[in-house]
Amino acid sequence: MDETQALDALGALAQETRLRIVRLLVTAGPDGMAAGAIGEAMGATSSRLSFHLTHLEAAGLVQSRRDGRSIRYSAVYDALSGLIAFLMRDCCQGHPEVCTPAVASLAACACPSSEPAE
Amino acid sequence: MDETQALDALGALAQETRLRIVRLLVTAGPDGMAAGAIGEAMGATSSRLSFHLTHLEAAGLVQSRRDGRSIRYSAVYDALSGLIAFLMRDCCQGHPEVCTPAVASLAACACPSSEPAE
DNA sequence: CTTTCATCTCAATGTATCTTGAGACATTAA
DNA sequence: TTAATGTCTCAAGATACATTGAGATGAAAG
Repeated sequence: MDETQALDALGALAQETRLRIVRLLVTAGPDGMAAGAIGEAMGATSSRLSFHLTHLEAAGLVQSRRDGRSIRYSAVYDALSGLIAFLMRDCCQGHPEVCTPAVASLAACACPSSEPAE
Repeated sequence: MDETQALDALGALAQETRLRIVRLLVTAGPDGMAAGAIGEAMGATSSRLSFHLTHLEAAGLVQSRRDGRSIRYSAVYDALSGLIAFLMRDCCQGHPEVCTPAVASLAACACPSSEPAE
């Protein structure tokens, strides 16, 4: 993830509806959700939803595939972890006090406390 | 860090000049830098720089204090780590595959490989 | 083949954001 | 006090973004 990609991802996430869509899709898992179901969850009109999904897909944060008459959207986990890694790499340069608290907060989530790879 | 704060922080970082300012200030350390020095590094006019610094300060990502005739800006580490934690907490809900790679990337940075707190 | 359903595309509108330039304000030095 | 320095504020203009509504497209059912 370079600066340009990070800017695209940050810009895509810096909007209430889109941030919520991403959160929804992450919890929805790899199968994702049909556009209609996302729209229902968001309370958004079809064109508004399409606008934001297109934006998220252009930023690489979600992907889509047709499934019958529906189109299913799912989160691109690599893009999210890439963004987080970018922010950490960026921020950590000689300043562990930035990311140490973030790492500590990881313990509170469902992640395995991954043995520190070398 | 709640959703509103995260949106403010993401919006502030989703702009080339501001993202670079934050990177610069993080590496500059707690003493920060005078506005003039930041502007010189960015190649930005004073009013343009002021606009972005004000935006970053409103988002809580940087703070300022007067130092003689200069005003020194420094990164707010808590805000950055809070945002990273928000994104991780968000993404990890039942989906460790999102943040595990990000954690792995931590090993490559200057951070201590923090014993997993409980 | 026609209808229905799910979603997308387009144009229009309003709002927000970024940049510029001129000038104001605060601080220090002469 | 006057001048110089560093930074901010304000108004104006250009660009980008978000939302709406109407209609087009693609897939499936009758």
